[in-house]
Amino acid sequence: MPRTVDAAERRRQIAEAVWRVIRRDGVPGASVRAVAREAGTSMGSLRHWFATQDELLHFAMTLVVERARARGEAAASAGGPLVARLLRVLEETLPLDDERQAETEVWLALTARALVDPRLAELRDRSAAELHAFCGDVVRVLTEAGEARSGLDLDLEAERLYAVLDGLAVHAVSRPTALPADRARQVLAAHLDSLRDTG
Amino acid sequence: MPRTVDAAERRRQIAEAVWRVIRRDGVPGASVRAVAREAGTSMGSLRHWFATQDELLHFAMTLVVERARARGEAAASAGGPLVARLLRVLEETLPLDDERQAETEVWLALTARALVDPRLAELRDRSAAELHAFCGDVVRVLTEAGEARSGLDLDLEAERLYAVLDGLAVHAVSRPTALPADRARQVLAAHLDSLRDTG
DNA sequence: AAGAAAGTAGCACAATCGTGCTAGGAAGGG
DNA sequence: CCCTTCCTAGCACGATTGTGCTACTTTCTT
Repeated sequence: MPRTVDAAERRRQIAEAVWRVIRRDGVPGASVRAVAREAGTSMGSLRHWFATQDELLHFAMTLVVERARARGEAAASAGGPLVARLLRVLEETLPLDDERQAETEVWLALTARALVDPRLAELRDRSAAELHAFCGDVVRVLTEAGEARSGLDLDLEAERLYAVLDGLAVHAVSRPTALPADRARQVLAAHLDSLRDTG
Repeated sequence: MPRTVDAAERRRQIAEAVWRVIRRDGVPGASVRAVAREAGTSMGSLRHWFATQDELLHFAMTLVVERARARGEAAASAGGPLVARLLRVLEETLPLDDERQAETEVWLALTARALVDPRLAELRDRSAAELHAFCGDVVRVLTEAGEARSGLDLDLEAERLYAVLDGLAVHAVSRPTALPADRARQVLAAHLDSLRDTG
């Protein structure tokens, strides 16, 4: 057996180079050559790990989704009161620090591109469905725990919460001055609170 | 004086060709040649009206914003009860029919591109500030008309309404099956209703 | 009729793109 | 030692890009 590198790790490093390029120059700037340069490697080597550019972009977005999910699961299994814990999970999708801001920027760029790229669209649909379902879980859990107003339309509230979440993400990432991180967190918390007993 | 065409009309026609291309092939597909072909004209003629590609994209987005604003103003000056009228204005930013869906797709694509294009960013900021301000107006007007709950945090509610609005727009345009037009309208109406007396 | 102005057409050029391809280097098993 | 295999490197090709530029057509004024 010849020299072997950690394939998953190598692909992850390259995907992070993709993020840096996308943040700096947008998706159109993420050419094979630019990514190779950013990753400190050659075109040939890059093509050894990703056969095509589509595969590269697809993997970069997959990693964004997986990271957000991992953070969400970590927050979900942490301690604390129920409502606060749910809030923490939801907050993991907001651009509240540099890392999450980078991910949200990439997410937005690739969501736009997914409008015309079926492969990205499929990935976006899967992750969107997941987050949407989780919003439904939040509303349901709050209701069952007696933490929510009675008479809520569960499906509608899930949809509304999901809209608030992505709306805040878009605004916070595209106009961080108009909507600073703390403010976004505050609005999300207020929304959850509005589902509770005292209207 | 030689032959003269309506310059504004000509530029508008070309901008609409840009939209059609963007909807079909995304912003990356909106090359000068593709737009010229779609507009049924030549590269040279196109360049007579728009010196650079940036100018072309910028104008195409300007037109999206102006159209939405025009529809909003029309809805605002229409008749009917106050709350219903405000709802109609807000609905003008949702992809509720083909025309508005096209505009929302272009809006999303260009919002993403604005992350790395300062000229588009400036335009996006102006229109975002306008819509944000209008959300503030809605909350304020509802309050002054006695149609809103007392004790509302006006700034926060403006932010939340604005988030619901763009969140619904993003979801309706990127996953129309998961969030059909009527459902988006329903959620928005429910949100406005939640600001009213009976929590 | 003639000329000037406005619009149209599209070639030419350099740059950049994604990817097919071959060759060199590195490292562990025999 | 050598040889197999993984990885890296980067040239080459055809296609496409934005834009500079010139030539042609059309139409109104004088």
